[in-house]
Amino acid sequence: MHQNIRQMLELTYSEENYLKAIFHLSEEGKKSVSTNDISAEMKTRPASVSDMLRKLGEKEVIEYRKYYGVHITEEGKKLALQTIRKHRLWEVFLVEKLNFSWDEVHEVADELEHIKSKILIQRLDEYLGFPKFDPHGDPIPDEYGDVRSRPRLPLSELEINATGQIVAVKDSSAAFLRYLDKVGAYIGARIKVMDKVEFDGSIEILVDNKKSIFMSKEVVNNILIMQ
Amino acid sequence: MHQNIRQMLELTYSEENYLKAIFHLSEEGKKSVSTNDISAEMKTRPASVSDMLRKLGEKEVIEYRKYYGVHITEEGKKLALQTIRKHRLWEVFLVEKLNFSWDEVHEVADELEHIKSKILIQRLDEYLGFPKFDPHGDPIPDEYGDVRSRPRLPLSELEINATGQIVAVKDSSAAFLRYLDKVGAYIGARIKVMDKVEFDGSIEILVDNKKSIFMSKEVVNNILIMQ
DNA sequence: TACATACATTAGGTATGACTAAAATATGAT
DNA sequence: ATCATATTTTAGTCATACCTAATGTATGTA
Repeated sequence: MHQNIRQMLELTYSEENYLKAIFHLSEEGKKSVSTNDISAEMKTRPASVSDMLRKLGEKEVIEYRKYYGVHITEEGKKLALQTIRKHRLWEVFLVEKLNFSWDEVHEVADELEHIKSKILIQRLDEYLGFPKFDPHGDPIPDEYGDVRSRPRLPLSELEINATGQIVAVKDSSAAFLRYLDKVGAYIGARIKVMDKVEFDGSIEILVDNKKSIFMSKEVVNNILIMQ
Repeated sequence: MHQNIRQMLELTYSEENYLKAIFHLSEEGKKSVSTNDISAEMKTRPASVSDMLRKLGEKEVIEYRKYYGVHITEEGKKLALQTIRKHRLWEVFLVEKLNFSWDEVHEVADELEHIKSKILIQRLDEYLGFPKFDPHGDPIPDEYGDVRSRPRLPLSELEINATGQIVAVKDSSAAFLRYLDKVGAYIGARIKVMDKVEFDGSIEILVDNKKSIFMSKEVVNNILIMQ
């Protein structure tokens, strides 16, 4: 079932980063991912992206048709999910064990995710108690790349008086996460929608049945809820 | 006192590895370290070493006189000790928290030691309880590069009936460490010399006042004792 | 349909870090 | 003091991963 018959192919540090970016961009509903999109995401020039796409195409982790963008292959998805698994496990470690705040973990996890040892990740997973979600509420793929994601919807779609629990954030930039910390919102917080302002899309919510906070449309769109 | 006035210079992954190797080779009492020594240690060709020495010389972490080997500078020592600090802290983590055996940690720590985040290492250190020695008994430099090493001598120099405690091993190859595990020797074990065989240099020791084991000259030379 | 413009690729260059082969230097033995 | 040998360095190559500048392709608008 889950065994790899052929040798898992090795990607360089850089190839791994590109593949992860392509995977994330693919997730956003787009059929194919453009060179410019990847260039923006990776902060490299489009010419560099073209180079890399050729290489990733040859390794068959993406399907690459010149001038028409790329599709990630099944093999590519598997590899990207392994990297994402490592990244999110390290994030859990940094927050749970080393007391990093959730806006500090990205950069460090971006380095740690490239450590190759398989046994390291297995034991880290075990040590952390096989967590299913990272500190931002994103699901952690298992060692076969399977993801159990929770059904979730943007906070903006909740009606007045509806309740739910914050399970994830879309934008996990340090600035946004620091804002959430400041107002007292966190992954797992139980919330209730008290009021919705049609005019500007802002809402008022009650956190953990005690604290009332106002959130702008921009913030509301970036918070995901499980009901 | 310990503040760095000028910007700490950045070394690449590879430069860091060479510098660490040069530091270790310097420790072995030699005045200067030869290109061939480094080549053997790093498993690269002498020509590649010459290239690297030029670069490290330009960055002033070593003093490089063509054809006469290299000396590590004070700046170089500082940087090497930072890498060694990271390596040994990660080894403690792997053994204490993730249940790695002490012969499995080297490779993984060799990757982890290059993660750059300073705050990561500070918090890891704290999380581990500011350990002073790694699982092989080697001292962990503090964040200023200071090392508190214990006075220690080779097991071979103990007289009959002398007692001591195993504090470190010289050779930390996986094969040697597995052998020690098998016979029940470990860092911290209290030992007593029961007999010394002049003929072949082997000895008989009592471990923790209960288990008697025989060790060949080769093994005895690789074990360090604190009395 | 033609073409301007946005987008993507190729060509050629740079730095790192490895290699082989050839040349230069040091050193020990006679 | 000379010379053979061992050691080290230089010269030239290759692969990765980036860059700029030039060129090629697709697409929507007139």
